[in-house]
Parts: sequence; structure tokens; C-alpha cells
Amino acid sequence: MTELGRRERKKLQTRQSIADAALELFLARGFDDVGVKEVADRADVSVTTLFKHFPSKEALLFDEDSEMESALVAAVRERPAGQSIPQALRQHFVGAARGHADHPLFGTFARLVESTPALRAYQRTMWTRHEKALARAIAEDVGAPPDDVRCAGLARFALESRDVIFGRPDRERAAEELFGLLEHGWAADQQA
Amino acid sequence: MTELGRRERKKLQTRQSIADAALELFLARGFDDVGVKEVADRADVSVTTLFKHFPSKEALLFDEDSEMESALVAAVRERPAGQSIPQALRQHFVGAARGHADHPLFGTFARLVESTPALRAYQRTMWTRHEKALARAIAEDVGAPPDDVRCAGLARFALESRDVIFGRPDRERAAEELFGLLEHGWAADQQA
DNA sequence: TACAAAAGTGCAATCACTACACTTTTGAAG
DNA sequence: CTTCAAAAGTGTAGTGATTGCACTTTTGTA
Repeated sequence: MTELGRRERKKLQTRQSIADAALELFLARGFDDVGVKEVADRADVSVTTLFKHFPSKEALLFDEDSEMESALVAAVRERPAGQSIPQALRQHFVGAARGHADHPLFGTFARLVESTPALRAYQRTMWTRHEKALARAIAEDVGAPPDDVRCAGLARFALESRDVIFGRPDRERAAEELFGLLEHGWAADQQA
Repeated sequence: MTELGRRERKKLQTRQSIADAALELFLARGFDDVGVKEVADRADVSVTTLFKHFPSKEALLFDEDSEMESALVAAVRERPAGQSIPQALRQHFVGAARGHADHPLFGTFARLVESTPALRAYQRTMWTRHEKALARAIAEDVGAPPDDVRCAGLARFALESRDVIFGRPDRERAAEELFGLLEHGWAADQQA
């Protein structure tokens, strides 16, 4: 059904060449030490073309994120009966982290992003871009108005949790503690 | 005791001229429509000098943030007996918001930042820069290890709450709900 | 008074990104 | 199969922030 014409195929291929070239070069020599010119050269396209496919240098590394948003919303909507929203989100993030563990490149990639401020920032904005969608899904689920503050807050906190979790050595435990905090609150085991 | 020599005074004065020129121009015509050159000209310094005083164009608008960090840490450390940490932070942020209401310029300034993505992002990183300090203060207060995940999470969430709150019409209520969520958890009034 | 550090300057360069005018490719209609 | 407009790609020249460099001026201090 999704028969792509030759034109579309070539376009995607060009895009892929660029993304591949970027990934290789950045992994090998670091984000800041490789210019866009060099990426374009290696992909055998002009700089102008490169920027027709990607809106910025950072974007070269973060392809395809519309799937992420739907997966995020689905994690809330289609969670098993009786499971709370925070727990569903925790499971979603931990599952994603496990999936990444398969890909050997992913560790190196994560380290690159971690160590480059510009990339960290960009990745964050990519994620928070989904904040509104997530907030709306949560609000709908609990029957609150679409701009409810607590739903917006939970959405924001959950996405931030992801960021915090990925910076920790023991992600599973970190996820448990953070989402536990969101679910039961600071007061729950802090009677001091 | 803090006798500043003429040299230091002149340096501060130059810095202030630059910051003033930047604020005026940016408020009048928008951040993106004023070049660094123009700011430097107005402050009667060279562009080189401007960048010796400020690390970036965005930084021209966000001076003095070391006080903010100590105020933040103090809000936790010196909170009244019996007050929870989330409540102390809520009060700190709401109080700051009220204080700002006095300054007539502040509204315009806030609107400028709000409407300029680059400034929003920069302001966020300025705040999250204090995340570690806040996390450490919290951990120390409750007797947890300095890198405890829950303390780090609470610090992050609190700072994010500030950002969410400032985007809402009714800040007081938003603050109550968000910090209530942090204190008592999502489960507390969400038994559905 | 003399000297070294600090503050300031102007110039040229880098780098991401854009506007423009242009050529080539290609899907589809006739 | 031809034709033609849209889409994809190119090269050039520019903008605007930021940096490095070599230089002059100021100023605290010995």
C-alpha cells in the first residue's frame, strides 16, 4: 500500500546517506570537531541539500521521532487494566532502555550525546516536544480538562524522569524510585 | 571590606553599560532583530569587549545568577520547622513571582523571554545549572547520600515546576497543585 | 617612575545557516 | 513518446555570532 515512487525512494536514500555520514563522522571524531561541510562531502551532496533534509546540524543525529510520540501516548492509553499512569510510563521507558541495550552502537551514541551540551539540549527539546501530546492523553484518560495543570505536570515530570534515568548507572532502580516518587509523593517515605 | 578599586569599578561599569544597552534594544525591537554589533555600539564598546564580559548574546539578558542559587539552597535549609521541602520550594517560587510583580519592567521582560525560543532555552539551562546544588542541599537535609536519585529527582521536578508555573495564568494555584503532586503523589487523589 | 597585568580595540577568520538563481531529474498528462 | 511543471539538487554569496591574534591604553603597584 505504501508503494513509494522512484523519486521518493531516491529522496529517502539521500537523506539516509546524509544521516549515515553524520553518524559515522560524529562518532569517530566528536560533534564539535566535524563541520557540516565535511558531512555533506562524505554523503556526496552539497551543503544546501543537507539543510533541505535536516533543519540543523543537531538534527542530523535525531531522525524520526513521530513514532516515539505515538508510542508514548499508546503507553498511557493502552496500559493494562489496574496499572497506574506513572507505572505505565515507567515501564515504557525501562522497556525502551532495554531495547536499546541490544544495539551495540547505542552505547557509543548515548555517550556522544551525553558529552556534548548542544546535543543534550537538542535531545531534551525533542522529547519535551511530546509533552503536550502526553499531557492531553493523560487528561483525557482521567477525564480532566485538556490543559489541567496536574496532568501537564505529570507529563513534564515523566519526560524529565527519562532524562534523569538515562544519566544513572542503575536505570531500573532509578526508574522505580523516581516514578515511585511521582506516584506516592515525597511525603510517603519522608516523615522526618 | 569590599572596597573595589577604580579598575574594578570601571570594569563593572562597562559591563553594566553593555547589559543596559542590550536590555533597552531587545525590549524595543526583539532579541532576533538586534545584532550584537548594535548593542556594542550603543554601549560604546567594541564587539570584542562585549564578548569578554558576556559569554554569549543570550547571556546579555541574564546577569547575576549566583544569588539565585544561594537563595534556592537557603529556602530549603532555613525553612520553618515542620515545613516540608516541597512546600518550602513552592513558597520560594511563589514569593519570587510576587516580588517580580513590583518591577514594572519585569512583565515586558518575561514576555520577551517567553516569545523567544533561544531565550527560553537559555533561561532553562541557567536554572537547571542549580539543580545539582539544590539536590545536594536536599540530600544533606534528609541525610541521604549526595547523589541520591529521589533527591535529584525532587530537585529537577521543583525547577521544572517553576517553568511550568510561569507559563500559567494563575500561578498561585498552579504552584499549589504541582507541589501538591510532588508532595503527595499522583495516586493521592486519583483513585480511578 | 617603571613595569606587568588587565582592559580594550580592530581585523580576519570560522562556522552554522539562508537566499538566490540556476540546472537536472522525474512523474504524469496528453 | 513527448512535454512540462514540480521537485531535488547545486554553487555562490551573504549574514550573524563567536574566536584568535596582535596591538594599544590604562592602572595598580613595587
